[in-house]
Amino acid sequence: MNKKQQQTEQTKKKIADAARSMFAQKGYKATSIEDIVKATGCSAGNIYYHFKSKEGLFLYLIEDWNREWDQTWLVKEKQYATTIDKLYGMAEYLALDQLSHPLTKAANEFFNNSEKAPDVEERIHVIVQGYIDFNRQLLQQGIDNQELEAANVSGLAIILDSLLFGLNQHSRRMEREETLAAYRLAMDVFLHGIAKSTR
Amino acid sequence: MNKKQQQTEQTKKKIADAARSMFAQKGYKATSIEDIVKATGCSAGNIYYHFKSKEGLFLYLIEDWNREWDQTWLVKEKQYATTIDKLYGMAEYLALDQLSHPLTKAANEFFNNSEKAPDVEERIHVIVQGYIDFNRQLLQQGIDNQELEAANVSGLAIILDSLLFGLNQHSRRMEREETLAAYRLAMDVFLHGIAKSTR
DNA sequence: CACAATACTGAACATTCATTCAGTATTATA
DNA sequence: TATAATACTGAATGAATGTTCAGTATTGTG
Repeated sequence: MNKKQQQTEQTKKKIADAARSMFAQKGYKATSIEDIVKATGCSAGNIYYHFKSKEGLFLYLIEDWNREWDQTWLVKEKQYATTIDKLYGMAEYLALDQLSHPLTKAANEFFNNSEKAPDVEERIHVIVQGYIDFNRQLLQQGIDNQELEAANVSGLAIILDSLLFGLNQHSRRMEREETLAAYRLAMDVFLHGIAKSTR
Repeated sequence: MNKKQQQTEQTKKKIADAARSMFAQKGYKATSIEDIVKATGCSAGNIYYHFKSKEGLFLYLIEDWNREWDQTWLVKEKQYATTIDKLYGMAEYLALDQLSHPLTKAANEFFNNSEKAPDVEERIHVIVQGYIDFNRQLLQQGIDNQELEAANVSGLAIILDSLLFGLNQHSRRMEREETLAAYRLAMDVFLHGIAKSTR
């Protein structure tokens, strides 16, 4: 690898790391390019040399995070025998992961602001759709092997995403054990419901 | 009542209505005073004559909305015989409501954003806790009258809020019928789960 | 070495936006 | 009617900030 390429990679990482940390601390809007300039020691222009925009930088961080999740899950998935175990495993992972990734706070703020350029909306849509597809595949698997009721899989995938997304909001005000318990309970409910007389 | 008092009341309502609509549509930060000026036809100065600040205006709307929700629900609740019916009724109401629930999104954004004065933080926290308490009471009722499994009510109240909050995120990209179906399905799952073999 | 490509600088630009305030219009009061 | 109180205007302010760009430094290449 070139010294140039090496330099670029290093700088990009430096900016990404600082930005991630700032976004996590202060949120998306409250983090200015100036903040990242101060944190990295490199110029504003340099940030724009490596990333198209503030939005682009943030999306890069989210997508990077997702890539990491995919990789981790690919390994983690193998240790679970059933789909139900996988669901609990996923819930546990998300509960613990989110504790170390307060970036979700900024992500939520970012996703909730509506005035985005069409290409940004598109990237967000792809990201969200990725979560849904992931859920759908997992649920379909559970239906195929008779663990789950055959049902509206697409709808359930959205329900599951909603549940996890919403829970993430609340978990930010929870301790580790409380968060874990909440995620477990969420999966209990998702799987068995709360009504007294079952079908 | 005075013509002055009448005028004040009318203007305040006009500003509040426009602001509520804008905040619900665009979110808190993305809505500017200028937007409200355009929507109402009155001046920026006038908005500041009637409301202390943008923050103050927003908090006024949230608290106003809570009062209204309490009132509406008090009436609406009576038409449902069982707790389960109430849950479906609430889900339907939230699915169809075009204004109040989107405001929760703005409220969430508002709460998550950069540092607020302690009194503002406190006011928002009370509001969020109010939603949880509402859920808890509803669920406790269902447990008391044998409709729901006796369980960790506080935890379930958070699960329910998570589910509804997360679903609201998705419903932004849905049509009316799709939204209704999603909320109904969410309640189905919340009540009965998706696992094949029930307890 | 010469020239091109890449990496980077940082001041300047352009825009957004909450808030203020001096001043005007309208209404109440005595 | 005179004056005080209230309702309102809208331009100005000032601060924050994403983005650009002309220019410089460093590295690759032939």
